[in-house]
Amino acid sequence: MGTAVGGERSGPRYVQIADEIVQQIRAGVLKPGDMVPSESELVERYGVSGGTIRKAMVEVRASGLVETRHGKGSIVKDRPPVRLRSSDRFRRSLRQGGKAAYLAESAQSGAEAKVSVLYIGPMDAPEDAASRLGVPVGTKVLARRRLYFRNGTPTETATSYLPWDVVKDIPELFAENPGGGGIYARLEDHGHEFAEFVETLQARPASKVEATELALSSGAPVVHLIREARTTAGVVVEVCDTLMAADQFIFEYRIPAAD
Amino acid sequence: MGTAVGGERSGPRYVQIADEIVQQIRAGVLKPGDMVPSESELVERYGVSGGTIRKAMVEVRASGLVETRHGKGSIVKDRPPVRLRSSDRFRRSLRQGGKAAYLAESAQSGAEAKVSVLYIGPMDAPEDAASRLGVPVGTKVLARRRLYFRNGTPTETATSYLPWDVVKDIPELFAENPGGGGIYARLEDHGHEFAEFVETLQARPASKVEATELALSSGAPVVHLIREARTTAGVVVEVCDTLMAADQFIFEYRIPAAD
DNA sequence: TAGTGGTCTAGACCACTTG
DNA sequence: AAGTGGTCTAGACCACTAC
Repeated sequence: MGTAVGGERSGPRYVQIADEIVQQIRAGVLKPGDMVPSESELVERYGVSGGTIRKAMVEVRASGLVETRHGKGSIVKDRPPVRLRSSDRFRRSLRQGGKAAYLAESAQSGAEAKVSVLYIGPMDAPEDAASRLGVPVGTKVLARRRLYFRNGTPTETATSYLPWDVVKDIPELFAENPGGGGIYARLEDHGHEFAEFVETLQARPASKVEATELALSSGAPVVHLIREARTTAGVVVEVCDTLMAADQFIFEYRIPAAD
Repeated sequence: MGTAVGGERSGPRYVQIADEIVQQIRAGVLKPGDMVPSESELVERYGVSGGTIRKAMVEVRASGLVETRHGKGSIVKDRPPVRLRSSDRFRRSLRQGGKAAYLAESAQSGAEAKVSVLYIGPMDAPEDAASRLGVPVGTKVLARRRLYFRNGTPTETATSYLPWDVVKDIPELFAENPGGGGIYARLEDHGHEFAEFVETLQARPASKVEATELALSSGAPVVHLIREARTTAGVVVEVCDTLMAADQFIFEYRIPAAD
C-alpha cells in the first residue's frame, strides 16, 4: 500500500527508502547519536520485505552518515567535521612554533585529536618504502606506526619509515612523543634541511581488514597517501605511508605557477 | 555435498566466492575483455542460490576489476593503467610547448586520450563556483563542460567556470579547441599571469547518476577535484570542477619546504 | 524469443548484544 | 531470552540486450 497513488516516484523501492532515511538525517530529524529504527520496524513502517530494507540500509551506510553494529543497530554518526590537509602544514614556522602537523590542523578545525602509538622500533624495510628510501629491500629501518583518532573514532593509520643511519643518533625519534614540532623538527635539529615533500594519493575501496581497522563499513572509500621527505642534500629521510577514511578528509594543495 | 569436506574456509560463502572470482582475474585465468560466467551459471557451479551469487558479484564489482551491464553480463575491465596527475602539469613551459595539461600527461603514460565537449557557453554561476570566483550566485559566467575518455572508457568529467568579464574578449575560449596550450595559454596571451593553482580533493562513493556518467558500478569511489587558477593580480580567473573515477588516477603533489 | 542482470518476497537459521 | 543485524534459500516478476 501507499505506493499506487501519489508521487509516482521513480527508481527501485530500496533506493527511495534509503533516500528518505538519508534525508531525515540531513534534515536533522535523526540527529547524531540517535538510533535509526530497527530493520524489523522499517519493514512494518514501509510495508516491504526484510530484504528490501536490508538493501536500503546498505545504501544508507554507503552515504557514510551511519554506523551499523551487529546485534545492536544503526547509529547516526557524528557529522564528519572534515579536516583540511593543507599543504601549508609543513611550514617550518609551524614546527618552530612547537606544533606537529596533525595538531596544527586539528586546532584549526576545533576537533579533539588523539594519537595511539602502535609500534616504534626497527623493521625490515618493505618493498615500497625501501625503493623510495633508496635502500635494498629488507634493510633495517626505523618504523613508527600509529593510529589517529578524531572525536573518538579512528580516522587514519600512519607508518613512517626512516633510514637507520639517519635515526641512530637521534634518541628522540625512538620515543612515543618526539617533542615539539614532531619528528621533522628533530631531524632539522640534527642538520637535515628539508627541500620538499612529495605526496602521492590514491583513493580506493577499503579492504576488509582496513575497514575494521578504521571502523568503516567494508567497501567505503579510503585514501592511501604516501609522503617522501627530501632534504636539500637530495636524500629521502622519511617515507610516511598513511591510510585514511576518505569521508574524514579534504585535501588542499597549492601549486605555484613557476616555470 | 561439495562444501562439507576440505578447507573449512572461513567467512560468508558469498565472500569466498567473490574472492575466488577476483583471484581468477588477478591470476589471469580471466583476462581483460573476457566475460565473467553468467550468474545462473555461477549458481550451478557453486551450488548456491541466486541471491548468494548476486551478493558475491556486488563484492567483485567493488574490486573495480569488472564492469557489469544489465542484460549482457560482466566483463573484465582493461587493467587501469593509472594516470599520474603530477603537479608539474601546469608548468608554463609545457603550455608554451603547445600541449594542454591532459595531453601532456597522456603522452607520458602512453594511453590514447579523447575529449568530448558537452557544452560551451554562458551559464548562471552555481553556488560553489560563484563564491570561489568572488561573484554573486547566478552571475553570467562562461562554462566549459567536457568528458574525458581514456582508451575508450570515460574517466573524468570537468566543468570550467570563467568570469564573463575575463572571457568576453577572448573568442578562442568559446571554441571547442582553444588552441595549443589550452585555455590557460589563451588567458596568458591576454595578460593574465598565473600566480598559483589551488586544488582541493575529496574522495567519496559515486552517486547513482555519477556512476552511470562515468560507467562505474554505483558506490565505486570517485575523486572530486576543484581547482582555482589565481593570477598575480589576485584574481581567480577559472574554477575547474572535475569528477574522476578513483581507480584511474594517482595524484602527485610536490610541496616545497619553504618558510 | 531466449538469456542476462535487477528487484522483491517470505521465511529459515545464525551470530552478536543487552538485560 | 528477546531483539538486533547477517546470511541464505527458492522462486516470482521485471527490464535490458541480443539474435
